[in-house]
Amino acid sequence: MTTPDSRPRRFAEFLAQSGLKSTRQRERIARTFFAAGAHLSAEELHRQIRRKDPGIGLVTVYRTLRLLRQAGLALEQQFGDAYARFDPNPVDWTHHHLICTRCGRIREFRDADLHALFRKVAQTSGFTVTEHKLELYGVCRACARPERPQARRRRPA
Amino acid sequence: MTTPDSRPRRFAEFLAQSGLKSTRQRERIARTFFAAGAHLSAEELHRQIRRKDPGIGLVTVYRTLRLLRQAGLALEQQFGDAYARFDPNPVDWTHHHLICTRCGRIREFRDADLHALFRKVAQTSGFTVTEHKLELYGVCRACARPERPQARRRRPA
DNA sequence: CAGGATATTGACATTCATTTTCATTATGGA
DNA sequence: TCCATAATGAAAATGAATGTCAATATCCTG
Repeated sequence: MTTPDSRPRRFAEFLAQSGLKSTRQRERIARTFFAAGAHLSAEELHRQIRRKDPGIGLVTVYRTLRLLRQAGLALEQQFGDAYARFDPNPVDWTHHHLICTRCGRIREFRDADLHALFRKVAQTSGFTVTEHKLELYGVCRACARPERPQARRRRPA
Repeated sequence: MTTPDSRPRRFAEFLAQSGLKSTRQRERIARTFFAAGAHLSAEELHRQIRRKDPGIGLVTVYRTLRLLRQAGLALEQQFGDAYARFDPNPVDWTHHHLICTRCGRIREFRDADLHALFRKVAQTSGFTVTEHKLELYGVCRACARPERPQARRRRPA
């Protein structure tokens, strides 16, 4: 018994409320995005969309991703990479990252107590906080022993 | 009665332990960086350094900023901007950001309770956490009433 | 349901922060 | 002092992201 995905409807409502139009491209981009995994780049998303609809341009993917962000349906992540990654699934928005400033390695973690505090800050501020991003910087065990630091990769494998 | 700044010494030790050399350029870049304010871009830092030592190139500033990051003496921040900002002062590493996903506005906040939790995570993980970065995404009061969303600026004024 | 004001699209060109390259120079240990 | 090796800087390259603009699609209005 699966709950229906409300994201397509929420996106349509966002467009309508904002005076924007619903187009074939926006719908296909959104649908493909919602079905994708985490940490997706605009290029990767575009490649997937091309398989179904070769006519859609990368530029429109960028534009639609911005709309999805404004609708609260996409989270943009900036890791050490040169490009931005996008996460469609709110479940993935709740884990955080430990980043080694020596080797650049990234590890994920999750902490329930943090969420209560986030809610507190959300209330205190005038913001309606939808999601959050936490990164802890430090030195990982491997890099703790003094030795030559590794250069940071420009892009992932 | 001011405490002496340990950062120049810590940077020198980092270079020595890593088998790297201490140069006139690295020393001047580090010194200028430590004396600078928060949210400094590489270009801005380079401009300041040029006034004292016109021969130093922007490329070396980039390279030295990476070393400072690896030494735990610089925090790189990626806001919505096209470029990275660097913070030399650990005091500035402790405030966080509320980011509106509609208009892109950024507001700062500070919360003491969060720091205790960060320390807990630091202990649990194998990491020696030096600093942290927290961003809460949501909709600010101004954008809460439904209307045409604003485009995100590419660069600040 | 047709017409038309207006939003959207996509190909191309452009921007611009950051990184590579590589020949020259400087560092620091033997 | 010598010299292997690291560091520098200028120029060129890279590459993600955005602006431009003519052609097209949407959807509100009558």
